[in-house]
Amino acid sequence: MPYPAKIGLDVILDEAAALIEEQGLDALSMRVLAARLEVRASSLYRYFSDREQLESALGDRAAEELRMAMDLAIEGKNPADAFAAAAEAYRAFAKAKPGAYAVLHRNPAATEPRKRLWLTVLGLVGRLTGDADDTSAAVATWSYLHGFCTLEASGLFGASGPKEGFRRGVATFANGLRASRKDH
Amino acid sequence: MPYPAKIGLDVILDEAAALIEEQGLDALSMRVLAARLEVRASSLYRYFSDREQLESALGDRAAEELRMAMDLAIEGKNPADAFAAAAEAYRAFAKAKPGAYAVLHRNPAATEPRKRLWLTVLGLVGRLTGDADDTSAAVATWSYLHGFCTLEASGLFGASGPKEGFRRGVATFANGLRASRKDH
DNA sequence: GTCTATAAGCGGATAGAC
DNA sequence: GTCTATCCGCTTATAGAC
Repeated sequence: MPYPAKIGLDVILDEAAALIEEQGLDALSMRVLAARLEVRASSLYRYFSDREQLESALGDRAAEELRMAMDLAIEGKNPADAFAAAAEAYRAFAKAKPGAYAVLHRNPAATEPRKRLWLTVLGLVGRLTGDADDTSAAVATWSYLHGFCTLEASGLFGASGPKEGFRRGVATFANGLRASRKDH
Repeated sequence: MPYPAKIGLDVILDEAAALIEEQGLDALSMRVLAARLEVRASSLYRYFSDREQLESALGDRAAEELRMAMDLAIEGKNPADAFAAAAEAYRAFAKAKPGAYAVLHRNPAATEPRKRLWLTVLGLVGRLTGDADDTSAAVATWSYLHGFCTLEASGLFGASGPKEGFRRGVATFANGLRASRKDH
């Protein structure tokens, strides 16, 4: 066998995921990725027809990871505690895996993993507002979490850092959303 | 005069600003910019030592524009109305000038225009909470606005759009911050 | 101050041999 | 399935002529 299979979908994605955490998403190229796999760049095209497909797969994977982290944090908690815990889990993921977090937002395609992630946010918010399909509240919550994590990652908060800004915003949001319940 | 001056700092920045609005920030290159100015790329280096300096200048300009738009929206309003109006102005700027909004966040350097923009946000929030230097509240507010605008620009809200998510978040924030006043 | 010419590098992607 | 070889595009940036 002159040319046995050295790589596969999972191995490629594992290595790509490691690469973007170590070097940043911009450092991802077919050449560099192939080098890390000890393979020629052209070999990768047997598994992904182009770079975009590779990135999309990476994004789906990141969406699954983030959703699982949030679901784990939520488990067994009351609505208010679940909201705060999920928010912390979201921020922790963005901080621990900036590459995965970035690639997750690269492609706007509504793939299954991304839809499931959205449903988690929707459910989280719904338990707080009493409206299981409260799109506007979920949009606002997601915006807040995403904005904070983006600014934190890009260093735009400056040397002084965000201080207690994260918890402040989460608490403000949680209180405000709970207050918008129609029942009680 | 075989080589009269054809360009200058302002002309270059004007053209660069137009370019990033028309083609996106990624389309900005010394070559393309020079071509639009009917000049060779090397000529640009007489005015900007490198691309980063050009981008930084563009970012400062964008920060000034955004700050002015917010200040104008705030003028003569009470704290609550000013907060809502400034938020709308922020979103409007990000929508109308996505290129400027993007380049503003490219460089984390705390230049004067960026500091002034931050002070505007800090003042806006301070009038609501009663604490003139409420960093955590300003961080949270900025995060929300930035997150929403980023998600909106990248198309991640999907076909259904953000619905009334923007106003919902602004109102939730404004109420929550006002409720955190120590006086009254 | 703008020009030509060029260095030196990066990237995505493909054809065809083995 | 991986390889070699290659095409073709792009970028920032500099040296030196005019």
